[in-house]
Amino acid sequence: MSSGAPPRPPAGGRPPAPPKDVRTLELVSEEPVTRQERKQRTRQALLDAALDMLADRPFATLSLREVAKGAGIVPTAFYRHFASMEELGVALVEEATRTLRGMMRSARTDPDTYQGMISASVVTVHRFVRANEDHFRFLTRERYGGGPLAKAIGVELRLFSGDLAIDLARFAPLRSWSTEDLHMLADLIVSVMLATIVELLEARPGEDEKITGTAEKRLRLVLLGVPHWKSD
Amino acid sequence: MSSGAPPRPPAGGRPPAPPKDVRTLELVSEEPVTRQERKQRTRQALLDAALDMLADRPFATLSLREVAKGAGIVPTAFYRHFASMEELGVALVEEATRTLRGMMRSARTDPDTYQGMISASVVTVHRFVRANEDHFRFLTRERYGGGPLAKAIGVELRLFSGDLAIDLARFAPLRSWSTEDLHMLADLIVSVMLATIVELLEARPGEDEKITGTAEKRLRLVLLGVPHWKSD
DNA sequence: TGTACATCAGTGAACGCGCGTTCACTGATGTAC
DNA sequence: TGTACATCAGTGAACGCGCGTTCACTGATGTAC
Repeated sequence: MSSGAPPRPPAGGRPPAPPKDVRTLELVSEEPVTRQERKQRTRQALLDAALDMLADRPFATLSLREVAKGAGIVPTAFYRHFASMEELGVALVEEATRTLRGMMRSARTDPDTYQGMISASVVTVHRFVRANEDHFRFLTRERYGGGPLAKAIGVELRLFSGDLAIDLARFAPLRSWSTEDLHMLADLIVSVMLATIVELLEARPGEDEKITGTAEKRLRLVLLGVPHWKSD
Repeated sequence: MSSGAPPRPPAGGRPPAPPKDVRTLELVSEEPVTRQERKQRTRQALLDAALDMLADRPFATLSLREVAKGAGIVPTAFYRHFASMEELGVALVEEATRTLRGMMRSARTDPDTYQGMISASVVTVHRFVRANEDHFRFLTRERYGGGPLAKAIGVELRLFSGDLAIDLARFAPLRSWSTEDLHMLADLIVSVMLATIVELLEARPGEDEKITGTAEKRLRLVLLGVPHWKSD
């Protein structure tokens, strides 16, 4: 999703005189055809360019002009895709939360022991974070950044936590828990996972095992308390 | 610390013709005298103005000119106090972490039961957050914002967590724990507290009891697991 | 205590720059016949 | 299939604005004698 190579080839408009006779199969086969497809590609180029730039800065510092430049279009063409930078930000939240929901779905293939659930979940989180670093960096960074994006991400995380509470209710030792306590537990687990995600994003190479190991310990400790829980 | 009233009276320079004969005791008694004192006041006015503006935006979006205006001085006078906005940011981190350390110190008056420790800690956190909302908002917002401030805050939080680990080691059930596991537990508690702080900062009026109640539950659950912990 | 000089926090004009947004445009793609 | 017209993603000039930073300055405060 993120490329790291800032000066991409121009995104939209006429492609620079496509070779009519020399047919390189790979190129020709995925040549864009319709106007709609081309527009969609430019839109995606804008999202990708913004995501790249967010690696070390908050969203609010991005300018429309530099995002357009990153996507290889002129500033005014930006408006063909988004009415404002804020609208682009909302689209980014949607893209990133799609990744988050994918992770949740992937983690739901449940082994039915705690230990199995814990290590499987941590492995899934680790895999998804490494495969979509810029999505997770964006989410964790803007979650606390104030402004409208923070609100949108907060809503999404609450949905996420609610789904987790429902999943937890199916575990035997939790069948008797009140809804409120299940939500408390789900929020606690989400906090631990968020902290782990931030640590992974800040990790230097080779630190991953240490971080995932600690994450497993934290979850084990939390779940150790479950059988002894009395609501009040 | 934060006033909410943006157009403060001018901060530095000559005070506007102090009344020589009509002596209002309160005013005269705290009249600034030395050049040094006046400079210090303007510096503080700059920090306060910046903190006010950070209520709903990340630090990176503040401009030198608006902070100077907020403090009642002309943009160029800013440089008499800080070489750049980043330097002001570092000073803000120092100010805010001083509050954080004050909270830690205040929480250290230890009752020696878990339940006592838990509710006392949550009460302390609640009190400090409500009394210094802008400091905590700044810290939690910039912690994940990327950039040099995030690094400085991260260092401070790690020190904080280290101190907590040392405190925890004095509790009977934790005497036998390895240093590594103590740090794991301390980090876990800090995560829970940070989540609680963020919830308090986003709370609508009247939600405080619910939030502190949930925070206590989370800590109780975590500590319930402690007696059953086996390092691996 | 009085005088002459040094310090320095704050001033105000000026600069070049990147910003978001407007506008009239171009020319390839799409469509109606 | 061929032609004439419509659509619309991307262009490029232009605008007014707030930005960080420079510079020479002012005048109250501080100090040496």
